[in-house]
Amino acid sequence: MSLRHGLLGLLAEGPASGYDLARRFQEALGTVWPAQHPRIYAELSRLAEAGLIEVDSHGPRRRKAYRITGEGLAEVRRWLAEGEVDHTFRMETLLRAYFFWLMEPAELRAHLERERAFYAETARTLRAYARAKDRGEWGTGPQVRAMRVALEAGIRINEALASWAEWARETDPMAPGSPGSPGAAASPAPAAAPPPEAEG
Amino acid sequence: MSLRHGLLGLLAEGPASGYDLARRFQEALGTVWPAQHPRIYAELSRLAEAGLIEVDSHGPRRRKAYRITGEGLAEVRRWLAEGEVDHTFRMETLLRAYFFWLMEPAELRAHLERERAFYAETARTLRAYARAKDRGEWGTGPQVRAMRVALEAGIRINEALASWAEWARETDPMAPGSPGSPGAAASPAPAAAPPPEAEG
DNA sequence: GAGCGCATGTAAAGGGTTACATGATTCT
DNA sequence: AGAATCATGTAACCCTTTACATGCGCTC
Repeated sequence: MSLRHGLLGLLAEGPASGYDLARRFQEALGTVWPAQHPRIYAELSRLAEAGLIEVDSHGPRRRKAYRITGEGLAEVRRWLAEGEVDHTFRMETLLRAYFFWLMEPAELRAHLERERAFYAETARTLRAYARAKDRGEWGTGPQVRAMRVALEAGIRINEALASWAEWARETDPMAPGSPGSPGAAASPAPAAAPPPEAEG
Repeated sequence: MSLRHGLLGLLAEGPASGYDLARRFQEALGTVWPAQHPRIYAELSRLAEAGLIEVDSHGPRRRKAYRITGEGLAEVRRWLAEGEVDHTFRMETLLRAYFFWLMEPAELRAHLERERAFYAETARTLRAYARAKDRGEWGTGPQVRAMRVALEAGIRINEALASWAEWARETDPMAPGSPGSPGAAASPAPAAAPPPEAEG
């Protein structure tokens, strides 16, 4: 679980309210770490209870800003230093790829083209952001430079996936005529290996 | 939620027990879609109840193999065709990158080197698998070709991340001397923007 | 017959999403 | 005055993980 540390990390930049944090999670970390406001408010309560953050100020519309404590800052730093990184990356795109053999070739080609377009466009958008940061439009502080590094990872992953989708479409791995491919729209065949002997 | 469809997809290849599916989820889909056996058994019960799968056979040690039904096969295909792909990729590596500015430069360099090594090694392993498949060591059926395509995505993502980690380490974005970097082990400073007025 | 690996589950606790609810302030 | 937006939360449901529990079959 890293929402806890994500919140601490954002609060290390300065005080913020649950609403602020929800917005920043959505904008900055939306694709790598989605978080909805109910979870965020709940987690903030827990963090406050644990003394890792504390109420900084009360604002206009019951706004309540939190501030990270020394303990909290130590905890993020401990988390970052400790090093045990979870390397799983949950990606539906990749899960689906395992089941491409169940798709009609035409459908698959269309799907891969949509995927390619999506990742290429995302990479393009991120690259524009990166260039803006490189021009110093967002300042040159350490946070901005860290974000630039994160951005670079996003760019490279999206580019990799775009080029993968293109490669897959060109390779046409499930093309009709290839051995074992589902005959073009002909039979919605059972597809299973050992044919069932009898029902029940 | 795609565990449901993941199970249906695997069962489309042929009958399997919960135990088999847990093992295959771990081995084939472990990094992209982790799933533990309790969830798998629970989901199999639900799928059976919904008529998407049914008991195929009973084996030695209370083993219970399931088989996909026509309805189940239609459901996976519907899922694959429908197209609404969730493009979020939860990656701790990327989340951490946003907080690199909180790390000591030396620590960060060490971290990036560990990450680089990990992704490079993973890519290497996957590439070896891919070559084996290309030599036809696992057959040439549609499932194998689909897996080859998925494998290619894994290779490209891991290569992208390895090259990113190397780039980041060489760029040395949080190097001492750069404006605003945490002075080498000097002050465990508050780091926050607006300094708190008073305690409590 | 001891131990290992196969095989299936339950229980508890926590994480995450969606829907619902509400109040306060600003803008038009 | 009405609408939009800021802001915080509760409730219900589902997903996920970890720990616990148990029994069968094979191998040594």
